[in-house]
Amino acid sequence: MRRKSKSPKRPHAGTGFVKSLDKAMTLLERLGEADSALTMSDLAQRAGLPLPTAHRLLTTLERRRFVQFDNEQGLWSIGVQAFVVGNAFLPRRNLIRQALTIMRDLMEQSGETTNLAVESDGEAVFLAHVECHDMMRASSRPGARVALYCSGVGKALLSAMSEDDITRILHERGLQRITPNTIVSPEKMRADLAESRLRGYAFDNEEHAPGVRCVASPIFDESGHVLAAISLSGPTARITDDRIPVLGASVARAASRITADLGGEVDERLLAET
Amino acid sequence: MRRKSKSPKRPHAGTGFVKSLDKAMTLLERLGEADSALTMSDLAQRAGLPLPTAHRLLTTLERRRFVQFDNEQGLWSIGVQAFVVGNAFLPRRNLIRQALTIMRDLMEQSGETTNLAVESDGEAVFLAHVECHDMMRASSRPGARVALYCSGVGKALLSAMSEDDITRILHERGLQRITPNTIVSPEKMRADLAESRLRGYAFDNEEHAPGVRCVASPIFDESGHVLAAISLSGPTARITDDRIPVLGASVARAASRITADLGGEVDERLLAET
DNA sequence: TAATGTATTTTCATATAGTGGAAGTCATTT
DNA sequence: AAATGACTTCCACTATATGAAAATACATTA
Repeated sequence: MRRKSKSPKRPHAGTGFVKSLDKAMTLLERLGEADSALTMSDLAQRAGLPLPTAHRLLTTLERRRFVQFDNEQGLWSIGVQAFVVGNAFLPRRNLIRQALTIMRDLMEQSGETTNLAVESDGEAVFLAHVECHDMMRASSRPGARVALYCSGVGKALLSAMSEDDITRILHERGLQRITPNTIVSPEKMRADLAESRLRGYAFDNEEHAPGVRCVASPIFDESGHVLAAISLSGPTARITDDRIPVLGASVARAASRITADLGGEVDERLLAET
Repeated sequence: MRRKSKSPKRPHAGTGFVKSLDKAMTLLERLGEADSALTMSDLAQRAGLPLPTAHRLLTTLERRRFVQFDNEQGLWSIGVQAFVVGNAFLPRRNLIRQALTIMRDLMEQSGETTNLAVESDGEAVFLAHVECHDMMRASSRPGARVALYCSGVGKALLSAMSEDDITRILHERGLQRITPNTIVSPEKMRADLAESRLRGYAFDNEEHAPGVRCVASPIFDESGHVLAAISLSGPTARITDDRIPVLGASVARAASRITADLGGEVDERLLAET
């Protein structure tokens, strides 16, 4: 029942791989990325597919309700079935459930929005959030992706990874300046991550979006691997310098609680403090 | 030679419809329905596909992260990308956002779990929930499906549909007994729905699960079409007879608030009461 | 260590099933 | 009334998906 990494022989890299399915997945992804419904031609263009091909794939997906077609406007969007299937994202289901309970408390106690994210292919993917009551809030919708190096959750995830993984991801993805504060030097990033590890929380000081600050901590599974990260984020006007250590401690404690709930090992002293 | 379970009729030969994609969607659905990760053979069996076919489709989906493979255990499950795409289920996003705000208040005020669901293909699909603090709670995870005729949200949705649609759905789906209280007669169902309309909320009296009661009301869009329904559900021990009218009024008022937020028409008197 | 069993992966000959250019339909817009 | 744009269908071509069967990989048992 154990799969071996790979056989020494590599006949042809293209073995067993269904082109039409791959095209359909591209359509779904482009449709998901769009921030409004699209016409078929627009979507076909974005996916780089000929119109008749897109048409066939889309109608097939529509029969299964993975996409939906608005007859009035002639626009296509993601369908219920995609939602249904996506929510069966099992491995994280338990995590989300456990995390949300504690995230709600964390939000109430701190008054700031909390986010939950996991790492996937060198990016952070938001799974859930609990929004604060305030009008002014920084909210990342579930499913959104963000680079690891310039976000609170991302840096928290990175800080909990092995040096090899960090090196690989930083190298593969590179560090692009997004705001004046974005850390673009690998050395500085390493120093920042080391600091985060010591403190117990990562700090995103407007490195991703101007005016938005964020503190975040990693969550571990029972074997000590990083599983996810939670963050508290809000406008710099509210997340003032003097609150950072307080919020950082809160988010670190909340993350430890979730780790503990999931059966992971945690420094008991952290949990003790209220 | 061919012992395929094909239908004898030859509908449309080359008409736009991609078989391999359809098979892949079946795999995704079966995988999503399973309540744990599956081996490839198990999954292939459930989807009614030959092993090599399943293998090719799954590896294609895995490259795109729509499914994921656990190397340790040799088990397949839904991947991040399915979650990402599913969460772009656009038209409902605004609904969910608006609804959750009010559902949180409703939960706090009533102390019971609230659920949000839409209708799709004659079934109710849960979109979101706000769970109560109590240990004992009846929770339906987002993405889960349930029959319309025997659930609170389902009956609320039905009660807001046209007679034609009700007739069609009841006829197509049939009424199966699930608990001793399930309504299995179309006449009784119609009477129950009429009553629900008058009251402003539907009442599921352990018709779906023994020991679980539920009150629910429909949400309408700006053109008066039913869009969704919200419910309050909990154990019969707590949802006592005398609380029903109170909880029913609360859920009806909350549903009206959401309808109003979405630009729908609402009886002003309902909103006035606090 | 070898033999057995179970699950996965690859191969390969085959025709099925997907392809996309071009032409046809249907609304709008000018 | 003609032109534009968006979608749908047609169809000849062959690339591509198919699944039986054989090869492989691991786990278990002898």
